[in-house]
Amino acid sequence: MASRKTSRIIQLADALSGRRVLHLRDAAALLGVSEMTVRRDVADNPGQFTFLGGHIVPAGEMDGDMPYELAREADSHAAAKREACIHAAQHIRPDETIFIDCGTTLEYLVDLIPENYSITAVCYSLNVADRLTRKPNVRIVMLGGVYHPASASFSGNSGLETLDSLGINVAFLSAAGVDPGRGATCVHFHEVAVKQKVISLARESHLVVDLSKIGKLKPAFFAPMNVFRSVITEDGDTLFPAV
Amino acid sequence: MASRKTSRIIQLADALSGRRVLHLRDAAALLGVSEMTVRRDVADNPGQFTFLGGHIVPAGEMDGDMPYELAREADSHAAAKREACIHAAQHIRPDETIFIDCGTTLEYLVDLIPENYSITAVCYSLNVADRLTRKPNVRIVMLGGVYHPASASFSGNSGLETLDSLGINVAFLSAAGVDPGRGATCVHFHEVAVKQKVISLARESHLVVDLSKIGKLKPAFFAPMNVFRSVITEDGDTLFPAV
DNA sequence: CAATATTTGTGACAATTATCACAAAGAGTC
DNA sequence: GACTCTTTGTGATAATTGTCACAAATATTG
Repeated sequence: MASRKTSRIIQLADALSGRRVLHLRDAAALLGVSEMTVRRDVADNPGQFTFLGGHIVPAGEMDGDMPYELAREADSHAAAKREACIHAAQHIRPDETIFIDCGTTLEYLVDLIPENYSITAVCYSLNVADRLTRKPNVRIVMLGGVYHPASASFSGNSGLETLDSLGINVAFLSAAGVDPGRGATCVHFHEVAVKQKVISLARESHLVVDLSKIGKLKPAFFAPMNVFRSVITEDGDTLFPAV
Repeated sequence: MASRKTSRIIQLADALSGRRVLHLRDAAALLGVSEMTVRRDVADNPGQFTFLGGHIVPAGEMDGDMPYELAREADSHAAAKREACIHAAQHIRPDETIFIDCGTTLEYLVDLIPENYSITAVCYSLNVADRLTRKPNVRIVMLGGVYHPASASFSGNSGLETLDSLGINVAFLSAAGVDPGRGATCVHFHEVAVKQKVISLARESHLVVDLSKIGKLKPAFFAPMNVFRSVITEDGDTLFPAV
């Protein structure tokens, strides 16, 4: 049952497990088949390999492995998001516990955590968690649950219960839409429970969005504006009257 | 002294810190210069960037990505591990729920889940979860908790409690040592609670290890051999008498 | 301000990679 | 063996990427 094709895939993965990339030419030579066949093998296993230039790379080197929604949005407003996070990072203090919402925006915040700060970061999405692992002094707490590909995040009761045992100093929330009257909204309903519970538990919550989100209304409402200590955009903090 | 050139290099590095690759076209647009200039910038900083196909990639991120321990072990016995997983994959049946332990070994099992199988996979490590996201028909359940860099996994009470609400058909366990008399052991104590609870809940448990693990004894004991339906190595399944 | 160096953009061309259609080879069935 | 179906290889062609020389623009210096 191990067809010739599967055995080649295994050989490929094997060869690639050491190296970072493998040129099509070498792969063909290694497997003793034509380059065309290798192309087809790779194309048939988009979960495992991708092409980059003339090279085969493990899927994941490209952004092709990111959930579609995230990957698409990744570029747009990247500069604005980064700017917003630079301002948001001012609210991170050493030895405290912060919550980092899902989405692409707050990925930049992770990069901006000072290397020498020993903090605890609570998150519930894969992309944020992944980035946090590059910060040696950050203790990471992950809220588990069922995976939602669209936002690369998890949700479930146990994740919510975990929150009860945490003391969160500062929560950084993201949103897909900010309507001045209605408040903050997102696209995926499963995020709502997490966001709301975090807001209710955290000592202070900040909404971090780029200006393109202002004025938009998305399906899932999760908070009125007055629960946030500030709304942080690329233009800086907009303070709200304390509640 | 911050020449225009250096400032572009910084911007480039910045943009690349998010994505893994950046297409020349996008880089040029982002920096507001011609593609030729970007080419020269990249060529002048061989320590920082490389070209791969039409894309810019960070130069030497061979191991900076994975937790050190995992990265180092990743190569050794890779072929054996993959072989073992090929045998293990025989125990995956459609529409069932499986548990996948942490470590590098079982990453290969993820790749071997048939694309058309709708299964639920329970895991508690980042590397396994990451790989699972490439399987569109797999529902992923993540056990959360505090992150342990050495094994890229999470542990905590809430994760254990999540297990109570799950029905696991087949559990695939990994181990760092298998002593015929003493049983299965691992390196990190925090894994023990998860492994033990999974074994007690799953309908059948299999231990998947390459032969190099046999005869070794590691600090954290988690199960005697007779709890496993089989021990799966690159040589195939070794059945145990049902308990 | 000129004179000189450095940086940048452009277009032409070479090299490489991607895609496709179709033929050849092999595997499985009766 | 004759039939089908699948897999693989080949060559032509399109699209993309890489390289280079040279002109234009910008910075630097005295």
